[in-house]
Amino acid sequence: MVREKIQIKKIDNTAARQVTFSKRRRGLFKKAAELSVLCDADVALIVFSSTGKLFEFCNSSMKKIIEKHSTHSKNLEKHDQPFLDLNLDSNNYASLKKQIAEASLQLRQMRGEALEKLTVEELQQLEKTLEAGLGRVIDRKGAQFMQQINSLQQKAAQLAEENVRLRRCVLEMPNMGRQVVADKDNVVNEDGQSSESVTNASHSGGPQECDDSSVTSLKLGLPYC
Amino acid sequence: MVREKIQIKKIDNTAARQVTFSKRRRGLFKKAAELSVLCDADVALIVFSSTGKLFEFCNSSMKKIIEKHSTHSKNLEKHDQPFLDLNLDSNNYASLKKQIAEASLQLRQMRGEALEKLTVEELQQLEKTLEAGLGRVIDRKGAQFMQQINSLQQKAAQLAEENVRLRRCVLEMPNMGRQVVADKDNVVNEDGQSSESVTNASHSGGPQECDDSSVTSLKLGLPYC
DNA sequence: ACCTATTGATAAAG
DNA sequence: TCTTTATCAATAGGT
Repeated sequence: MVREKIQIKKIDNTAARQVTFSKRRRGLFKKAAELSVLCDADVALIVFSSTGKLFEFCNSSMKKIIEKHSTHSKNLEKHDQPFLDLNLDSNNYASLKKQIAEASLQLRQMRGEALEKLTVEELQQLEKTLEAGLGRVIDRKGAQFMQQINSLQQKAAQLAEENVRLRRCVLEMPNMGRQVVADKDNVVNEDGQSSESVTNASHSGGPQECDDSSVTSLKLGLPYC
Repeated sequence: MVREKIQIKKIDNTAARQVTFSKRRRGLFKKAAELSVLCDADVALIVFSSTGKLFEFCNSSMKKIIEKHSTHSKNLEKHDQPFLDLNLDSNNYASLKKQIAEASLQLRQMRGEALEKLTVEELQQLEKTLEAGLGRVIDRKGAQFMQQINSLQQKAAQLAEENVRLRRCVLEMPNMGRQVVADKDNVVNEDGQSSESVTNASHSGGPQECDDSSVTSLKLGLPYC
């Protein structure tokens, strides 16, 4: 919408995505507030960032609007079987909620929120935990990178090997009255497509064997062997 | 915002209000959708027109987001009236278990476990989150330390002040035929304990007043005033 | 619903 | 995060 128009798809760059999130979130909340005032509408807006942080707006009471919404949509939905579950044991239900509350608190604390009530000792422990986790995440990321690099190197080696074989084929090929350029990036086949897409297609199907001497291969821009 | 700038207050004219509602509602929903896509955020938007008509947008499941929202806000709120919530099918047993599973997984991943299924991008995100959390924890710890240091310094200052007063008492004391050493660290009282522990004990009970002239205080190694 | 002048939102860069 | 700037998008008022 500005210096450069953007496509509406997930922003790859993490930093840029967070910047955009901040800006657009503010804009969205402003618009929501304006709508509720201008048009006397009930508006509830809940946003969770990709990091799990909650942002919300409501011109009245969030609870009220959510209840109103539930009432509306419940008319269309079935009641799953909430009462069955609840009657089985509400103790279990309560304990589940407790577990969720606890887990949420832990998550928030690991994200650096709600630290006020922690003692120095607890903060030390949390720090250790975070450092350990961070270390493992970094290790894992490094391993992933190495793996990707290795597989790319392998692929490159394979391609290089095939390249050698293809060049050899080209050199040994009898002159067919057709100019074959050694640098295959510059080869253009008859239907006008660049050779790149064709080359990729053949690679994705595995190394091209040199005993493929059909006319088709010539038409696809592959050297005749 | 256009031909003429408008004030953000309820539009009196009913027809104009409805027109504006339609236009702005569309714009708002579009922005909400864009935010969810661009920034990979979870967005839920509920709008009731002044005539009571419901409009809603959610990039995933409205139910899921409302549950997530409830979970978050419950951590800060009291458990108001859990049974009211139980009547909402949004909080059923199965979904709670799902939430717990999700929170547990997140916690494990933040501790550096169960990273195998994460993509490099997700690992990067996790790393950022951990770094941010760690930074906040360290900041908080530092603040706590500073606070403790400050209070200790205050305490030390108080003690030093009292010390001065005590020394003055000692110097002004008439000679009782007993040697009183100025450096009280070297004072040993009759039962062989170092004076330090006694001094601490008296300090923990508040500043020792100079008008304490009992024999007991002498026996405890305190200077007679 | 459509038009369009004008304000508002915001992507990129600092 | 905040500011600035250059553009694009949203929309108020009119038809």
